[in-house]
Amino acid sequence: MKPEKRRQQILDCAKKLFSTNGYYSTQISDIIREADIARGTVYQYFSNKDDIFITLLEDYYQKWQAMMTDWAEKVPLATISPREYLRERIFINLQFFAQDADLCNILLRMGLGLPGHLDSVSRRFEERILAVTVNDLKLGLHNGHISPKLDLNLAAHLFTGALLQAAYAYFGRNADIQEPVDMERAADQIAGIFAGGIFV
Amino acid sequence: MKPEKRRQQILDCAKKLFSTNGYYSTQISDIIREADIARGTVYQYFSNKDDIFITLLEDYYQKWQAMMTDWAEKVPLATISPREYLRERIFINLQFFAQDADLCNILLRMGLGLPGHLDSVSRRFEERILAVTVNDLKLGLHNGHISPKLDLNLAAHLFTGALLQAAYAYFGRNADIQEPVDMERAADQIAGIFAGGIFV
Amino acid sequence: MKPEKRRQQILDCAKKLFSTNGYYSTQISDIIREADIARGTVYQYFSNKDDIFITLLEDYYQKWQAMMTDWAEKVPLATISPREYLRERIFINLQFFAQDADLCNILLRMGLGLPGHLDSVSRRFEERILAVTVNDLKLGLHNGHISPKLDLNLAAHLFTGALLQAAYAYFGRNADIQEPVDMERAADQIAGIFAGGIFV
Amino acid sequence: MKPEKRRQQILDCAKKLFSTNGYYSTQISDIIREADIARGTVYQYFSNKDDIFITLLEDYYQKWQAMMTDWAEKVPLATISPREYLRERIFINLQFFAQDADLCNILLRMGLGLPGHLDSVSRRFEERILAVTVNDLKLGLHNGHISPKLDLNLAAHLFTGALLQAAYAYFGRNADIQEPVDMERAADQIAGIFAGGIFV
DNA sequence: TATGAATGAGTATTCATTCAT
DNA sequence: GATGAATGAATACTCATTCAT
Repeated sequence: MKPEKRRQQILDCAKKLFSTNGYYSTQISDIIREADIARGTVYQYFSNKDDIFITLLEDYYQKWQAMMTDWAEKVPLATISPREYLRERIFINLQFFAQDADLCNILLRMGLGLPGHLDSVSRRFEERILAVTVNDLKLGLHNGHISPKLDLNLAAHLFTGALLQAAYAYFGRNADIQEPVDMERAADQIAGIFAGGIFV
Repeated sequence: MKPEKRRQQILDCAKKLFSTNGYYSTQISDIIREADIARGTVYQYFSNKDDIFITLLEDYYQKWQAMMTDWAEKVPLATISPREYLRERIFINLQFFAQDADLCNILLRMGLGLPGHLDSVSRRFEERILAVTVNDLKLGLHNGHISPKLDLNLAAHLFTGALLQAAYAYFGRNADIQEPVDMERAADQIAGIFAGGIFV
Repeated sequence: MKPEKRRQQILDCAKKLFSTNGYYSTQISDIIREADIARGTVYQYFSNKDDIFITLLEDYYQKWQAMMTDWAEKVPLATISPREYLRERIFINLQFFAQDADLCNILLRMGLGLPGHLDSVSRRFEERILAVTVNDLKLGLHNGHISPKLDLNLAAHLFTGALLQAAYAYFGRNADIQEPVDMERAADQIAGIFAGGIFV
Repeated sequence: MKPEKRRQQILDCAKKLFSTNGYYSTQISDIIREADIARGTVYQYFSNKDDIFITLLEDYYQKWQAMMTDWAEKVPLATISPREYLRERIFINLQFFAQDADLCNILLRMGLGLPGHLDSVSRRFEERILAVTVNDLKLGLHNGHISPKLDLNLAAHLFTGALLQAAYAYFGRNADIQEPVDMERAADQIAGIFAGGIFV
């Protein structure tokens, strides 16, 4: 089998198991059973268990960043209203998290509370999402769409917390909201709730 | 030493360590060193490590519930406006989480992603907060303060996610927002952001 | 059982096994089987396998040093002839190594050729024996008992190599010389061989 | 590449690595990296890791034996004095060990203390050197050059131990004696030290 | 012959829990 | 109640060796 394929196979199995059972309750034994490979094979592709976990999160982070960059280039900033911009931003993020329930799960629940070096990887993701949001709010303030009285940092936390919670509720394993998601409508709703409180 | 005091001492030390290092990176050895007691003593008061963790979260949950019940009895529902009600609700919750950075940390970060029986304890807390919020929203809908078009469940998730994220950012260990918190102002801001999008 | 006794018990079993099978072929499993204790017990007294090995060698080294210091204080330097001094020195060393075949074995054979941090421990022992010998020779040169033409460093290596080889041949496991050793006679012989070549 | 050359290449790399890091700390991975060949290729030429190690020592032993036989044929036993004979014997051995620091190292340090089947290979070498020496001494005794009071076996051990220690000190890796070796002078010194004690 | 991905038996180490004192 | 020495199941990781290509 091609190395790259084998590597991906391990990542896929690990992803599923980490998402279902958490980091510590997922044993290397579980991964090799799931992937139907030998013990040593895992260590041909990853230096240790941490490495698998970190790789999963890093890859997911890269994808998210690529998605955001891509969107930022396409969005017609000149013609779009702040409210439409907000709505689009919510939408693409929901869309992104909807793609992979397991990674959504790992990122939004699992990563947090892990010891040091693992925790920091998922924390970085969260920090980045926050930073992007703060940036957007600053731009809105500069353009006069946002009241100077708004605490931008707090608002970013609220928005991020709300968005990730929604993503997890919709798309995570054991999702709280089980009905098939109408993401267009969800984005409308979320934008509707925040627009009134954020824009002048 | 009085039994009850010894028990509390163990809980206090465990709380600090769980909050700092997470569940798996906190060993019984760490707890007994911190509490300066013998290994076996822990098992006089708790049946196992899980029991300590669960006790911490359950106690915290009980306190939160008591606080909420207490407040519900005192709040002058007849005279208060929906917006003021929202603002007060935010305020008392911020106040609650502000009391204990360690438990705030454990609840909002650590508990999530732990295997089965531990995860479910912190999940229950979260679910309860959600349920209370959904209830309030239903009441608001019934009283005509909220548009029938609002997705109550989604709104509750957004609100809860935002509130907990803010609580963690303000009060958790390694809090993102370091300045001394003016909770009155924070409650105003949060209420301000959500009021516009939620109330008709 | 008293901790110190248990610790010694582990050292004794490990000594025997290391001496018989070498460092790498001695498993922790072998040690606990031999000592009839549980797996974890080893790690209550030693941080790892290396630690046991190093402790054995360090203790042996300490004993040797104490023996040498002790002897140096007692030997009547003023009245003894160089040749008698040499003979005594050989004798006490033979006597020392005769006490413990296993440690003799570990030091003189096993330690050599182990990776880095383990090797250095036994190397230190060897270096010390050499240094003591060089010192003695220098003293002899200063007092006019030794020809200035003698290469002191080389002579020390020859003497040390010969002495340790003899010790190992007499006392090591699988000793080459099996008859019960008459150490007095052996010391006479060794002194006899070296005296002629070393003293003027 | 010619098969024989490939085989030699593996032996050369293994020799260097064994000498530097010891038997257990030298991995097959290290050897193939050093030799820049594929994993499986090693097993085309050697049946396993032991085989490489044993081959190195056996080859070295063969060379030594050839050298000794060669010398025995050339040495003018009829005209040479016992002391000159001793001196020559020391010289050719020093010369032999000087040729290859790595093999000198492996033989004199590494081999010892390895488990069973590996240990015995290097032990055989040592035993052979001893046997040759005992033989020589017996001949000397028979010819009246050596006192009947000398313990031949012990003397052989002393001489061999001294000689090998000197060889290692001069030629082994991390040699204790760093100056460029004047082997003629060294042989004179060693012969000088032993002659007085051995010959009548 | 040469390759290198795959193998899996082997091993040190951890750590929650027990129980005799 | 309190102690802490002893326990042993559990687990990550290693590395010589194989074999299909």
